[in-house]
Amino acid sequence: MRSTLLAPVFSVRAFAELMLHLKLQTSLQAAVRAVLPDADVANVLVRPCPDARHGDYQSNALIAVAKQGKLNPRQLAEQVQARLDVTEICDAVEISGPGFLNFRVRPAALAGVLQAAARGEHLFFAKAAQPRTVVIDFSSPNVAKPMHVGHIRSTGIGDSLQRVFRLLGHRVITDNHIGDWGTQFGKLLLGWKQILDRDALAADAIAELERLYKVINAECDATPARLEEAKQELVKLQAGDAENIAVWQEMIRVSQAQFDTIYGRLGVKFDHALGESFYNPQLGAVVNDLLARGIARESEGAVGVFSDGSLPPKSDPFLVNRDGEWSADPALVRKSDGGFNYMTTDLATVDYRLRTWSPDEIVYVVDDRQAPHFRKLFLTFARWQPEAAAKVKLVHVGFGKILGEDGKPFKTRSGDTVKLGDLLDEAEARALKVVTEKNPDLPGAERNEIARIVGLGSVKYADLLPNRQSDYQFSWDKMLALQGNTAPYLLYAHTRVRSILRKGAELSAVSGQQPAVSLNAPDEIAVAKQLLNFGLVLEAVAEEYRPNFLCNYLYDLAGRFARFYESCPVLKAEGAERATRLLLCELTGRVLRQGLEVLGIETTDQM
RNA sequence: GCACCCGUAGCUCAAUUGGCUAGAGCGUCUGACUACGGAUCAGAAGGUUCCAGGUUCAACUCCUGGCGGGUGCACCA
Repeated sequence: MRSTLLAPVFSVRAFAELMLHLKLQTSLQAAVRAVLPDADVANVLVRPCPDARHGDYQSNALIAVAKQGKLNPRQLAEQVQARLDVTEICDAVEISGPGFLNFRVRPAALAGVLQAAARGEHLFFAKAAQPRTVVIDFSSPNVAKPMHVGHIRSTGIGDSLQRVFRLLGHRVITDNHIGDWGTQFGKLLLGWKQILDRDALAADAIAELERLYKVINAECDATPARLEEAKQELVKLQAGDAENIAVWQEMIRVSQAQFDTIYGRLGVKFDHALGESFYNPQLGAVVNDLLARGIARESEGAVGVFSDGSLPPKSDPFLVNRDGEWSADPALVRKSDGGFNYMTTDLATVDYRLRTWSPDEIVYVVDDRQAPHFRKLFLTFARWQPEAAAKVKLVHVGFGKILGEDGKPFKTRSGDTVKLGDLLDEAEARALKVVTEKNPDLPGAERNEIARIVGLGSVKYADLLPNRQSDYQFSWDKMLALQGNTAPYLLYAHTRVRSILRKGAELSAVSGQQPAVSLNAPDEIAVAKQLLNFGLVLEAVAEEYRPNFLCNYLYDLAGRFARFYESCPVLKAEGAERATRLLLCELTGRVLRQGLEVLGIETTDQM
């Protein structure tokens, strides 16, 4: 039942009708060419007005064009305006300020787009004309460790981005680069063999593995002999010892089961989960190739990639300044003991992904602290495989920390990291309390389901809302509030839409056919205009890797809908007015649902 | 020490190629309730966008220099 609503089929004609700003842009570019045949119109763009008082769409490009041709921008604007024919969409085009063109869309033009949407031809966005293949690498939990609050951001942002790219028609490959290899397994193996509690493992495998690690790690810190034992276990694992391999695989298996539980709750899926160990067989060859090509060299027994001097020292990630002297800060690809580093794994991973999927783009959703690592990785890869690197865009989508309400890194009261499972439990419990307060008459099962959607949605939304590069404060009260830019507010707006539509029984007669659409009230028009910008926002999210653009858009839409709801009775209206208002409800509901869905948030008809 | 990120209303946060009068929520103050579910809506007050220069017709946005906070700086990932 959802697919019919969420997967509209597009026709080419609907696409052209849908993007009013593109039609305006085409007309504007033609008018500029008529005035200035030699002008470069590639940057003559029409965008939504940041301030509705000036109009619906604007172009500020004429100012730049005038400057280039040493013309008076105001005069140029007037000449262009005289050649501009957009009567189909706008009543008049205004010139303001130094040479802005402001477009005000006629309600009839809006109505046409709404009608096409009513016929199911689009939902205010269009599939990409040139689909790209995009690999998205996110979440990346570690084996034998619990997923914690730190994984929310990568998982939520990454999942939202992959949903947006898919919705826009791109070919997306998601890959969970699980931490399933590394020195910690020496200690874990030692613990498994000597102090494993089978009952505890059965009850809570991750907790038991975590205990093993902590105990052995403390022992290793205290006694060098113990550390040596752990190292021997690691060496045996790396050498392919059958017993150690079997134990290691068992640790991965039980960890994966825990990951799957969390991902199941979050509704997150991956196309692949090729962990670090997957690349083990290739690491030696990567290093040898880097050595053979003179990109890496030996230093102090290790092998590293050093600066090639192509960048100024200040912006060269392979250099570090110590006491006024620039010295080497190489990317190590082999340790002095012969082991490999995660740089090596990451290089092999890029190589594998390019060979396997030929992506146009690889996106890493990883916290900002690793920015220097990714700069080194991307630069090293470009030196290693210049031809391949030229064809792919490698992007590090970084994000800031989650802070507690005291402004310090988010921890439990006892100072431990917050486990993701516990966090989700608490979100649902808190949401249930609110739902029970507001709606005590609902059956318990329904309240639980609503609480699940609201609780998980609140956590996800609170995480996606802030500009991802900055840190944000985690606040239960704020994310669960019914007022303000929150998931509950948006979900509530959706339930109000659904409530009206349940009562507007003849809606089925409205959608599917050609409803009479007549936009008159300012609050009707305000909703309609916002609906039209859905596609632009989705494209901006994909362009900047920033789901918060979509959050802000949806909040704006919900606000406009609330005003419309307040001032424009739907069910008491008649004729074309009623049909128009029902349609606005229907389309607002669909956009809210689709928008929340690509944020990874489910919707509900009741709260 | 060096590099990167951040600094916007009392608090938490926005601001779509640099665009016209910098926006929300909370908190404070004032209105609208037997409601198409008020879990709402309308309005008021609240700003030298850390500071100082610079570029530009136009700067929260770009550049330079400070100040304040965070993070990272060879064999962890």
